[in-house]
Amino acid sequence: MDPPDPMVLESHWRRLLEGAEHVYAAEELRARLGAAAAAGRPLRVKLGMDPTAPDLHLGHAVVLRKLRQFQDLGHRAVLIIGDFTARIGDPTGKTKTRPRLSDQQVEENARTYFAQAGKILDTRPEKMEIRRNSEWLAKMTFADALRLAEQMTVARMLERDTFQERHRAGEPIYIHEFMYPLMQGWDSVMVQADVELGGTDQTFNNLVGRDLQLAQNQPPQIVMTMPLLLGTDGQRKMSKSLGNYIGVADSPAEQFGKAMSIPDALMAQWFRLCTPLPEERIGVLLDPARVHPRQAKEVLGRAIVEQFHSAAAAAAAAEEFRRRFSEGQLPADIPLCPIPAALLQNGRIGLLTLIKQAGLAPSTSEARRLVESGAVRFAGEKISHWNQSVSLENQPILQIGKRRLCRVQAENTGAPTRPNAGV
RNA sequence: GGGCGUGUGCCUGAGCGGCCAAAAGGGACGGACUGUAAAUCCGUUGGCUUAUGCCUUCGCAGGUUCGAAUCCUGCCGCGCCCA
Repeated sequence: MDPPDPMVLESHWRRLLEGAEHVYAAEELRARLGAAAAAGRPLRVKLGMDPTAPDLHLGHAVVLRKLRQFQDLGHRAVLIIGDFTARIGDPTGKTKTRPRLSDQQVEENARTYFAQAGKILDTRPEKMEIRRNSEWLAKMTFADALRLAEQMTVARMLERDTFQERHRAGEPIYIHEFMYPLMQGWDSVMVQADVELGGTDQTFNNLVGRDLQLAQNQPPQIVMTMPLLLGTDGQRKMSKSLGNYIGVADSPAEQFGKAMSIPDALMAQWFRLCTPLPEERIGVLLDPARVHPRQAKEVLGRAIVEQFHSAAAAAAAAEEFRRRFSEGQLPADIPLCPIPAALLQNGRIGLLTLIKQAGLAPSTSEARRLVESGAVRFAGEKISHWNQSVSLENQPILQIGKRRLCRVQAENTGAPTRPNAGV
């Protein structure tokens, strides 16, 4: 094994720091890189995964991309499946007590997670290690847990912003929630993490890992936090429950469309955190004098789609988007909604029933409101009265607003309607 | 364990015993304008196919009233204070 080249190490170190919000501590990382290289071993870079929320979005991808960078520089990803911690739920944010997951659910969620994370990470076994924290946490006795709890004071716990906020707001905080950071920190001890990655919301948890490692005479992990990506609304952090996310598993059209809808002001952050584009290029793209914002956003959208699908898919999505929304044409591919023939009378069906049946509105009342507000088109005609019935001949197109639409067709079989065989 | 508060629609938050399907703001959704951007403006925001109509909703269960989200009782949740 070659002796570590200081120049190479220096450049690795700088690259790893790029994009990070904070590194505790950057100098330690430099030293650890050197020590690992000298010892001829990779760094162990830990990332926790919550098996209750397997669907990944661009926000998760930010951290995963950083992890991938470590891998590409020769280090080893250590993924922790938080199957045991999931029983508590991360106190970050408003978390209700979570129902305990069955082993099977954990298994399933983990599989989904890896299928999606695999689009970003290097999944070769020598580059990635997967552990579940029930391995060690489930075996601990009450006495063990107490010893762990001795490492932490209430005052210190209450320093944590989320606890502080909740306390101030008069919201309940349960004792067991205090255990969460300790458990997560203990994971670091057990896998002997050199580095732990996470969003900035994980800062406290990850720093606890350092303390616990020190107490166990381990070198404390370097904690690297990545900025929290803002969601498509440009206001709040991206999250599934807020509905302001772009899913890693979303279709190219969805990813591209959602990207095009973000506020201009958000582009800078997204370019930096979600695309591999170099800073000089980003600077040009963000200058309205040189590039029209719409054009820049298209580049952004394509760059995103490319990562999770392909360049061809990205180009196609952009083209389709242009056709559809810039030129106002109907999409190339319109899904077909079968309507049970039993609902028809003399070949006709009530308009509101049809809308609801096609799944374009959750209730008849909602359908009526949509008609009243002029959002509905049927067979190319704008509909202004809801009190009417229509014919389904020739698979007419039913459209609500710009995005919701389908071709409706009477379904003759007496059997219950069967939508497309799902995943 | 005791005392005092509090519990409203997706969220925040008003709410006199009848005029409350429930103010206001936010969010969301639709429309106009655009670049599916921002800003702005308009409309909608419990359910029911045809309704000066009916049904369900204000923590839960009862009760008082011609009539309750509004009063009473019990229960549950949460917070604060005392122990």
